[in-house]
Amino acid sequence: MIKEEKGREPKRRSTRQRRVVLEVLRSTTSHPTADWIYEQVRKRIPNISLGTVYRNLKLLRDMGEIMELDFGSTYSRFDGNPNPHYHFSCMDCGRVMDVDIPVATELEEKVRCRHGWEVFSHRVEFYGLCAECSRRRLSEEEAPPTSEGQG
Amino acid sequence: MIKEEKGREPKRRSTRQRRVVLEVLRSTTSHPTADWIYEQVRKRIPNISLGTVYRNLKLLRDMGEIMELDFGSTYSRFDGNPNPHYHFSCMDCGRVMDVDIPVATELEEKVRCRHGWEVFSHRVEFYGLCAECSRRRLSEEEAPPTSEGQG
DNA sequence: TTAGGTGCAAACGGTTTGCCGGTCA
DNA sequence: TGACCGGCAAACCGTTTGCACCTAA
Repeated sequence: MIKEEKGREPKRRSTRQRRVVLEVLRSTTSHPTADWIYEQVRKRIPNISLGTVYRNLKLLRDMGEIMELDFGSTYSRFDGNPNPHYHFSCMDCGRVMDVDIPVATELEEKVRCRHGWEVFSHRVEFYGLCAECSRRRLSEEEAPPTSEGQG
Repeated sequence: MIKEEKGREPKRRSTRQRRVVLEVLRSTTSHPTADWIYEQVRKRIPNISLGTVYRNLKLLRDMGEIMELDFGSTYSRFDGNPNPHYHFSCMDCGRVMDVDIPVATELEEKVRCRHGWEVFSHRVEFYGLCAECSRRRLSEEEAPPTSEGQG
């Protein structure tokens, strides 16, 4: 879900911990886990805690400095349709819907040509606003829901 | 990772629990969580346990009857490159690598036209074998690693 | 008859969070 | 000085698993 930015973000300080987390992540082309990053950072800041690494990773992600590769939530969703198709995830209401456009198998061929990897399948997720949420946003712009935090 | 199918799968029984889990999932176009499925199934089998729902979901997924929408593992990976790009995940060694093909923004336009949703971004993951693992597989075919379970 | 499945509850494990003392601006 | 941040450890919570009993084939 999109987080409503009512109370604007606090000013971010530059701390050693945050800097090193970012440097570690920028210095590799692998896509490491939080735990691996923690181990690397510890070589330079031995007493850093795992919680701090997590906090800074989330922060850096929110600041647009890095990308998190997950599925947006901690739990799985299941789909009764086992045939290849794409999904759309509404960033407001969180619903996941099937996308009715043809599967772009030519992308797999492109990857094969470019990198020489065997590609068996691919997956695509789109992110945005569904019709209902898009409409609701517009109507809320005309008549703001509350006056809090609008100063 | 691909699971090596050494000891072949056991014969699957048809149980009421498994049947109802599948029916519930087939009867909706939403993409429910295990917990939601559990609640629905409980309306028909009140004393079914959550563990059984999970076991059957994994089983049905392995049987190709349903799809699981997760990121393949329980933990996040992080990417020091915040610019839009695709990823390739090797099903053997588990490494995640950047894909160097152009981002297909025209897909977002297709979704917009087809469904009328606002699309802000999309994500693509490819699955297959990287060059090293692909090569290793071939050499193992010529000279099988062990003789266990080959009968 | 028996391999496979279920219910139950405890364990697992990646991630988050509350508390309090430390630090950057 | 005070908002922000870090270390620590406990809590969280979706998921997995061990065990004893049950059941489809």
